[in-house]
Amino acid sequence: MKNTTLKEIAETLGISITTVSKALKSYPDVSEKTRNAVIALAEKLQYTPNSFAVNLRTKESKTIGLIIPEVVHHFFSGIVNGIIAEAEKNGYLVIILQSNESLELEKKQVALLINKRVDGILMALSNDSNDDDHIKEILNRKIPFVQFDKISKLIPSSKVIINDQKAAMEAVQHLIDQGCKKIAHIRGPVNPQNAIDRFLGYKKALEKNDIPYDSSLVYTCKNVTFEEGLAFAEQITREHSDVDGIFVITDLVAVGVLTYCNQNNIKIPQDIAVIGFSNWFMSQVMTPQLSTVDQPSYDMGVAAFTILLEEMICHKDGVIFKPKTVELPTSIIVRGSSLRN
Amino acid sequence: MKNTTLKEIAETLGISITTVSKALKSYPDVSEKTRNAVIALAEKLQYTPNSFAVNLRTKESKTIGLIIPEVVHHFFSGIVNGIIAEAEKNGYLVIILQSNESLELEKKQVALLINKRVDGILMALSNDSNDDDHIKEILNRKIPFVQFDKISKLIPSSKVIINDQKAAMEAVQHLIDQGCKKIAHIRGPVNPQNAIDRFLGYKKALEKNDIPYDSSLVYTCKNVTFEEGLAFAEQITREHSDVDGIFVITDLVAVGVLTYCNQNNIKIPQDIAVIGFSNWFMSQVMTPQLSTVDQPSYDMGVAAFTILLEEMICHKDGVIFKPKTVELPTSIIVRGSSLRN
DNA sequence: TTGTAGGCGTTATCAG
DNA sequence: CTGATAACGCCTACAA
Repeated sequence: MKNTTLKEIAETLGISITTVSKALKSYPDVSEKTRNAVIALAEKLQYTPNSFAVNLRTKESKTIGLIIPEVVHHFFSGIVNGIIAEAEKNGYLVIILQSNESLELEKKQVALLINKRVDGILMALSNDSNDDDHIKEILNRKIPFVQFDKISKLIPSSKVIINDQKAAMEAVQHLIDQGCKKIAHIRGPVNPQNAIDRFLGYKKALEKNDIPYDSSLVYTCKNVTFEEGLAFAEQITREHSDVDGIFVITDLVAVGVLTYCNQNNIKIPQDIAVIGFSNWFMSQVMTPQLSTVDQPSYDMGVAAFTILLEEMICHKDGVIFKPKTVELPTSIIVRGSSLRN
Repeated sequence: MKNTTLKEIAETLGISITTVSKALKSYPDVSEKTRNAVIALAEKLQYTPNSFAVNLRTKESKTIGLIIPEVVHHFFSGIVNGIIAEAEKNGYLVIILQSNESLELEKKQVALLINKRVDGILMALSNDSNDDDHIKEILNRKIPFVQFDKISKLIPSSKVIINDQKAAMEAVQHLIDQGCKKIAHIRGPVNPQNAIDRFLGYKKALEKNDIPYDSSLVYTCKNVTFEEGLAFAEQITREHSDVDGIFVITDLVAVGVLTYCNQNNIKIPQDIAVIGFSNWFMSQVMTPQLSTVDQPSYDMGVAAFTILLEEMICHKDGVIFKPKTVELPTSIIVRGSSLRN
């Protein structure tokens, strides 16, 4: 079954393409009669406008691009969910690409989306990102662009973030309030802003409580995996037998820590109190349940798209858009892994 | 910065658009000299073909649509991963839509993709799906189409599946081998084929071992959630205090069962042995670790796209494509929740 | 109220 | 080797 076109409708009805087009878009200047005839036939032939032609004509595709490090992450998939939902509500579709935490791939994905001429781009940087040329290219081309979660402060675009430093401070403060005296930190990789900020929050919390900072208590993830959690837990307990608290960059790694401790008779939270970050679903079904910092993934997706939409509208109307930064609230979720009563 | 067009290149070089086009696509019939000039200028102006125009002209967008029930599922996000990766490798981008397990939404998403004129559609049915009109529409329009995971047998399209019945049989057989005499089944909703097949596998395994089938031991999920796992575990132990094994439709629900048992001093696997399905990441970090059936999500994504690609190529060449069904292997993963030594 | 004409940017055909 | 021309399907001034 061939796709119907305006031309076909026009021909079978013996009228002009223009009139058909107008009738279908309910322009006021079409007679009731012709309009009805057109609509009836269009329905019968299951007419749908050829989006390729519409795209070309209107110079927009009602499609946005989304680049994230990994879909298979509870946190990111929550964001994706929010973005898709909000986009769809506003008539946009979403093309998703993954950077797999690789800068090289990230650059390629950006190029793909630029070639595709998406109406806007949403992006969470990969851990590897320390080079901004590809992002600058997006801005150069004046493609509406919003960063979320893992952002670069140097890029002058809109951003949707949380206050990582504050959240980390609260998490560490909580450990201190539970009586922890010697707190280790398993941090994220060197580049990403949020790993840096969480580390700074950790340091500040110590400082505020007059606990001396000891750099040997800071362990740096390379790939932020469950396995690293296992390995660092082993290393920490070996190197610092008196560590009584660990603040971990993210739940997946923290779950590795819990697992190691469970398997090695280290009592959580009595011997070591643990708190993670992100509130993955998994955290609540662990034994003990993992304390964590909740960050609103779905809302972050919604917020990111909402800002992007504003920018896309300005872009279309030729209005200058002033980048904005939205900071979403986080909250400490205290569970068994850190609650000493 | 405006986007460069062929016309602009042609004008500044004082040659025709046609020649420019040919030069850039390395047609043989362009002189070395002009070709070089064109390529140089194109590079300098950062020319990228306007994909909208290319789409219109070639009638394909190198974009496919993907409809799944939920991204925030370890299994589905694995599939998504495989699809995106394989698609990209072949020059295709992927638009993702979610049905949220709702038939109504699913229909809407199909309509969106049809309007968008994607080159092909990949789809896992929602649990709610019992009506095929929207799928028939895809086939009517001759849009290349592949079903995966949750499929409808009635739809004559390619399919990528596992042998749910066989896998379920093996899972239940494993429980029996561990000495379980009275095995309950928490099954999925009524419609989806895989829920039906897993149920049938459960029944067959009982039959094969001369264990009488008791319909009161079968509990049916509505939404397949963690909470249902909790609730059914309570109900099962209340209604059948002698149940000593449970085969659960999927890991998320099984984790609910484990959690309930852990909280209520029911010993796993001694009192009740539990086996899930799908091998979510979470399963290996539970206490005890959850036995499960591994199904290859990434591979399923790759296989689905691969078949779709074949069909898209046939479609383009006007060749008839004969739908094929690929069945991927599964394997039982025995862990602490079912291993009685 | 209806229709004509031009153009969006690319590609393909065919003639020079 | 190069270029003129038409077409993909739709939209929108502008005329009639």
